[in-house]
Amino acid sequence: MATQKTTTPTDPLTLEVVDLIGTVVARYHEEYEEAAGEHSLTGAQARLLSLLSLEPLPMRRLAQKLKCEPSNVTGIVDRLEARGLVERRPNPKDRRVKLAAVTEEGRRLARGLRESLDFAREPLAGLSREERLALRGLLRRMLEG
Amino acid sequence: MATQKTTTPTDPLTLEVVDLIGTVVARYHEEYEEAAGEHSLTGAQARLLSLLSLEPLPMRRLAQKLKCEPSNVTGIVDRLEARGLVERRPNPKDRRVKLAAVTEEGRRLARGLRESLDFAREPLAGLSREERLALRGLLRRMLEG
DNA sequence: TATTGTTATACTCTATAACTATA
DNA sequence: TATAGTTATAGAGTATAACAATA
Repeated sequence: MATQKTTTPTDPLTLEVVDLIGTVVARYHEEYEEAAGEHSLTGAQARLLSLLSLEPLPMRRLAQKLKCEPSNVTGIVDRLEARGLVERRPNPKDRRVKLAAVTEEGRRLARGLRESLDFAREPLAGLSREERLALRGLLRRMLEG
Repeated sequence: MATQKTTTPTDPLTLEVVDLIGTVVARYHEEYEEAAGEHSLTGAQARLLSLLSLEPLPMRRLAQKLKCEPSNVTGIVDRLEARGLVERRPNPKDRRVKLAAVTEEGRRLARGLRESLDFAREPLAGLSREERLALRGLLRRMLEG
């Protein structure tokens, strides 16, 4: 039978698109680390700080969001706390829990970091509104899969 | 004057696209690490092995491609060599240089790894040929930027 | 008993600086 | 003297296992 197997496509066009996505991913990461470094943060610290700038979170919850073990979060928060960017607050409802929260200085740094992340917006500047709409639609369909 | 400033766009559509790209990047990385882990490789080891599966390279060249210091490459190659996946060959033309090259087993593992990376192709399976062409065009324009 | 966060341990990746062997 | 690769060192992220405090 000439039925299409259920494997993923391997035609040249698809492979080229895969390669382009790989390039986008590589560039995004490079520039993310670079932006973090400009604020003397590691990538992990920048990600954690960005998360906390939205809302305080229990240590456990942070580990889930960062997809790492809770024991790692202890160290990352330790280092950010030593710099006065983050603090640990007790949770009166459940005294086992510690809420990690950004300080004012941490909030400022997180804002600066977000502004450094122009790299993700900048490449889009060359696209028209119609093109951005098209890109949004394609990315959405990719992610729904 | 009502001239457009040279800043990057911050309209809701653009920010939404930026967010979608961030999601693609996050998912790509997660699944890359996962695929590497299935072959008992770290992300760095998988990247280095994939590079070498194309052609042997001097240690220095590897460092450039991986965007890290040459001293790090020593360790990564050490660990891959200990597993018999990579070997160091002398370069008769310049005896200072060592060429890192995949072994047969390394080549097999690299192939398996590439096949595990279906995640990058799979989301594209739902797109038509026209959509993939459109996506290719948009990504190209983003990267030329 | 189960859960939250921490500590202890070990491994990998990372950059920096000093070293060696070639060139 | 300059370059390629290594070693030594130190800091950071990672997972695992054992632990204290609390539920």
